Amino acid sequence: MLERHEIEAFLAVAEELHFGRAAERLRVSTARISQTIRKLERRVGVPLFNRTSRRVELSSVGRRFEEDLRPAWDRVGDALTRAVETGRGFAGTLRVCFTGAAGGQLLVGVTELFRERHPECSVEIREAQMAELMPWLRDGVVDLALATFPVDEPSIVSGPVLVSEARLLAVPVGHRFAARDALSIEDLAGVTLLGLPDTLPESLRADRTPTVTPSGRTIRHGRSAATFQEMLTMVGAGEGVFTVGASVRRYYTRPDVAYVPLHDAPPLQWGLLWRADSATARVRGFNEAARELASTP
Amino acid sequence: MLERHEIEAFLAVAEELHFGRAAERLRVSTARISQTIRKLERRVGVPLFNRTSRRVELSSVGRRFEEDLRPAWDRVGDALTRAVETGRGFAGTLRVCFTGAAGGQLLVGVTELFRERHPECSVEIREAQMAELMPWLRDGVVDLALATFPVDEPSIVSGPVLVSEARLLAVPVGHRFAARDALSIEDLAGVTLLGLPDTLPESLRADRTPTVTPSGRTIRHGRSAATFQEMLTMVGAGEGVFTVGASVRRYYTRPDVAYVPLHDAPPLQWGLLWRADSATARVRGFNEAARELASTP
DNA sequence: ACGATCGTGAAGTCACGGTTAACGATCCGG
DNA sequence: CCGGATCGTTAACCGTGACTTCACGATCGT
Repeated sequence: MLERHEIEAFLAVAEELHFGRAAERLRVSTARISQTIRKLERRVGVPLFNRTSRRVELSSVGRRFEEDLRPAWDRVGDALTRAVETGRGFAGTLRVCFTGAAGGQLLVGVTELFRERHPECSVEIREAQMAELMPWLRDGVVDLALATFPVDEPSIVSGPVLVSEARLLAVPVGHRFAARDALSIEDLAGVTLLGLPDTLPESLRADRTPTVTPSGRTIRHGRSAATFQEMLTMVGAGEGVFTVGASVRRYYTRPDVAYVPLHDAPPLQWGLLWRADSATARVRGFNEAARELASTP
Repeated sequence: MLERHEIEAFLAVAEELHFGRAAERLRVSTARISQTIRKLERRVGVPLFNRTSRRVELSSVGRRFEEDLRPAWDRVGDALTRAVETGRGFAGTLRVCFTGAAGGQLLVGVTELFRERHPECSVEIREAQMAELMPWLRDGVVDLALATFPVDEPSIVSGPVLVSEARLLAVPVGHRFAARDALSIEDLAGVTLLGLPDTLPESLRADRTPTVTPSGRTIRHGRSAATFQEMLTMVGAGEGVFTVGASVRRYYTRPDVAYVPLHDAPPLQWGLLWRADSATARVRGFNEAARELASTP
């Protein structure tokens, strides 16, 4: 029987008529698409695409295969969507998680508003460690996550920005930067930046741990931390520095870490994330509440 | 999106209403079914089955999910079947492989008859090494394989028995058995039996390399060989013995190996194998030719 | 109360879905 | 007609998650 990745590879190539673009859309390498299509063709016994290195077109068998397969596969998707929809009406539980810092605080307000409107839906709020965020979303452990942007992942949707806050640099108290009133991004060229867990999206890691300053000077990278507390401990121990949002000043005051404003850094943006195929009534409702709360301070 | 194994696990449990039987049908462990269903339920957000350790029944969401999913998934299967059918009309190529010994000889006759009837279909015959047999069938490298029975694999179909031949024991020429006129299966208790590649089906390996004699005495097992020639070389080198069909006397005569009849062993049976989802017109036609040739010697 | 049956959870293993890199073919502009 | 650009294919290697095994607790019948 056909594997999901075979079906999606075939349908993507059939639509794009281009291995490279199909690969890009599915977020895999072109080589993988080529291998998958070839295996499929060996099983079917005849080429599904007539192709040179310059042109790709459906063969007659391929065209018929697409006509049969696409609606069938769409219906499989619909079956899941409907199950998720009905399985998650407003009656039930909405599971939301947040990471570190200001997350929890913001959620309290949103949850209050949401509960008021949908008293039949119970809301569970949990803290996720940085490394757990994406796995939890992917595996359905939670329906929504409050996190920092940008998150550019396939099948994960980002809501609007709910909160923007200034960026600070967390440095050891003894560090030469600790006494400064403000720092520039350019100053990062002189320090070691601690890393984020590699389960986090590449887009987010690129934003929080850039490799070069705007003027092109390279930024050194240090070890990665799995949790936010771990990160601060490493900063306190002098292993490196890290950019954080202004709210950590209220929630993570420590004797060994100082927070210095990065005056020319763009603000740190927070918002909700959810699985594209779990955009249920509850999720939409919670988003609505969050948006309103953010727009009417 | 849903993975193939998730879809099949859900549909199997929905039909059997029993994790154990569903697992058995899909040839996986019960634990795997349990894990898969649980993950599915976390994504949907609500149980698909109401279950205790004694009873399993579909929840309302589960019932609806099955109603939507089963026809959709069936249509995916149909799409593949049709592609395979049309991709493999009589016009085209039929790829057949055989393993060792008498295989090739038998196929010559069948192929002649098949070509006579379907001159528009070209036939390619290749030898497969023992270890390659199942992978080739599974991956669609060949459409048909001539091999020894019993082959009890999911999604592989066995045709009727085409040839039966007496079993011989291949032993080193210097071995005490080499001079005997005949041996009994019970004699295997005193020797080391060489093994078959572990890509071959368990059913076949159990038949060719049993672990106990009929009377219950255990049979020692030795190393495994990947090819038939390798097997005979190991026999010649005194590493162990192996049961073969009578036809090897004609095709694999060697100075270092003697073949002694196993008078009380059931005959070795040969027949064709093919993928259940590749039972095309060509495959059926070749089978027909084979059956006729076998029944009218 | 006991054994039998069954689903679940944790821990460990390995096939296979995936990558990277080098390559050969096709087409285009100069 | 050549050099470069684009694209699909292939080989070799790698890490993850689909699997297994094992131990356990729950739920029946007798």
